[in-house]
Amino acid sequence: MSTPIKITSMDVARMAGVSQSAVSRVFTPGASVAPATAAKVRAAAKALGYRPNSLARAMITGKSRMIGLVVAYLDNQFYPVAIEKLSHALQAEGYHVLLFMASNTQGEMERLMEDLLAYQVDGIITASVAISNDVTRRCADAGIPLVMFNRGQPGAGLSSVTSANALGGRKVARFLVAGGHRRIAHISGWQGSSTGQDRARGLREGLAEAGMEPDTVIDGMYDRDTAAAAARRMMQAASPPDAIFVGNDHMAFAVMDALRDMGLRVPRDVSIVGYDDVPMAAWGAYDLTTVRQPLLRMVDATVETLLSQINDPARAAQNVEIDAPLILRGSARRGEGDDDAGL
Amino acid sequence: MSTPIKITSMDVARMAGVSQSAVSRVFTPGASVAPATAAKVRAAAKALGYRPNSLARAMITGKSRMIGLVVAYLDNQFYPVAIEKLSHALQAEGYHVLLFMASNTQGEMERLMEDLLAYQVDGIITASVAISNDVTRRCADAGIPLVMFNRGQPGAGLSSVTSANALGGRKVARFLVAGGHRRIAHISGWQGSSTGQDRARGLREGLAEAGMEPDTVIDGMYDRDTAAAAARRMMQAASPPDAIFVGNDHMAFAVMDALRDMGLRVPRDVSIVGYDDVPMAAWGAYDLTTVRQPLLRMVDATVETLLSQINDPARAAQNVEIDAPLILRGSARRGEGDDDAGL
DNA sequence: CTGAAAGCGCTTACAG
DNA sequence: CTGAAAGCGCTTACAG
Repeated sequence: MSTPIKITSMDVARMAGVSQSAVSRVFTPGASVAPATAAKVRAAAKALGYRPNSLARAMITGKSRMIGLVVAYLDNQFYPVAIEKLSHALQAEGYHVLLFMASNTQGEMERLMEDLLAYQVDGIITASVAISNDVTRRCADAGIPLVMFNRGQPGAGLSSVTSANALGGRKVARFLVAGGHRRIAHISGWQGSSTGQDRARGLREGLAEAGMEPDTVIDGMYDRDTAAAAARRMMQAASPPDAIFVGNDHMAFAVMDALRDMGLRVPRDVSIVGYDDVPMAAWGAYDLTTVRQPLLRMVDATVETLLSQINDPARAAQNVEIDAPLILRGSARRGEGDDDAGL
Repeated sequence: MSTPIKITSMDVARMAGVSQSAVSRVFTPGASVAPATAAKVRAAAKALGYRPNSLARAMITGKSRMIGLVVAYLDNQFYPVAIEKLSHALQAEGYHVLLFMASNTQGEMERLMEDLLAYQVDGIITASVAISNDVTRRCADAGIPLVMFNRGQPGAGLSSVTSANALGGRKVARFLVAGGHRRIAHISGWQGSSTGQDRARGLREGLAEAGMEPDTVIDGMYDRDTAAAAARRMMQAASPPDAIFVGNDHMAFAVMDALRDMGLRVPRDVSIVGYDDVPMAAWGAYDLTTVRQPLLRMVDATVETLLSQINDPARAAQNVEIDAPLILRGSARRGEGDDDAGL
């Protein structure tokens, strides 16, 4: 094979018969160059296969145009799809994604954050990751904006983008009550997360409007096995629920699998409602009634919030909440007027 | 908020009362520093919150310790899980992942590759992405190793890691024949991909051993809708198949949804076999008999191949194939001796 | 519009 | 073991 040779702006300058600064200007949008010079430079660059070294550019400008994206588990289909959309949106803005998978080990997040900062990312997006105050202070000290996606951290002064989780929970409560359900149980999202808490609180509030309260509540920990076990326990009780609101679709699928396994039928024996509306929720095997998190709008809000903080460091943290409509499918019995989505 | 100040090795040197080079040596594994000096430097670094700038280091060493990871669609659960494992493996080796989502638009891949090279990645992994010869030449010229994950490109002189796809197809053929199936159809993976071709070829070869040939073959394009339509067409034919081998799990789920929708039962009316063994294949709703791609071994082989080429540029391209066992579940009728997996 | 020069924050021979 | 100096490949005032 041929020896790999690094082509630099000096090489291009020599070939084009101009100074190295002239070459740099041709590749800097907005810099002033004579058309003739630009033409010579571009020709030489093309012949040599030259492209400016982004790392060198980053050093000198202080902008790496890289965004750190920290995610935990990708089994829940919501996150891969979110990553896909976030990447596309960032690429469209000329940014690049430095991806970090966080196991939730103690101290792991701290180490990741050090790496992130060492690579001089311009901003950070975390998805479904808990963050210690230590870490946030480190980011603040370094002047690097951070946006939490699908998670809030009340009082931490951090930006976040979520759906209107409490309202979503209330919508589910009203829908189930209208459908004639009397014993409404909840397999919640992890109660250590704002998302899980808010949805559970919303359900309670919605039931309270009808003078009801939840039948049983078990923390599903966003985990398939935990959720399935909870469902089994609920359905084996003396008076089992006639509806279960599950804290996200990922767990709802596990619940439906477990019910099927027990010989129970959905929604005849029990209604199931999820949260997220991942693509799989629409698949025939589940046909899940669920609250849709408007992914594209959440992604856009996340990117917009982050970029505005990058461009204006004085910008205060924002907490964006996006309305989440209820999507009616076959997994939950409906009341008489419920033909439409978006309660 | 406090003004974000960039701490450099100069700041640490000043505080520790040593030269800037001494600071650098403390953070360079293997460099010679007196223990006392190291202690002073580390103390100052800690007090100041200093970490070496990875970009500056990359400039001077010529190694960015970043790997470009190019992926297309994340709807197929195989890829998110692969990304997760690949990231973890690379992080464990001290590398970082620069993630690129490729839409399969014309010219898109070329643009991504330019970006990738501009960021001075040390190597590239592509997953389920087609690559033009143009692009590969560009990488070769730049001396940047590339490994294709779950895809081969015969004759291109590129490294690749796949499962033994043709053998996998043969295993499916033998299993279905042994199960007494007489009309075996195939909804193939995209025939523009080596993976799709090899699995289809394996099925043909395996059937030929029994003097049979495939009933019908339709290209499912790795697409849910296309696969579902193919299944409907097959089952509405005058003499429908008694088994369908589907080119990957992602399509197999769509096929099973479509069959359920037609009122057909699996495996009573027709046996279904997939390929990949994504986590969802084991879920109750599908319980899919499938060929398992050993993800961890594929990931390890990918990382090992890439790193060995990074460390020794003279290293020739490798094409690694990893044996893929058949996993027996409930979606396909078995023959009498088929109690065990791994035909 | 253009070139010479300084400098981003490091690593790494080179002397001592 | 340690410091002064060169240099990685760029961008960007500064003169002209």
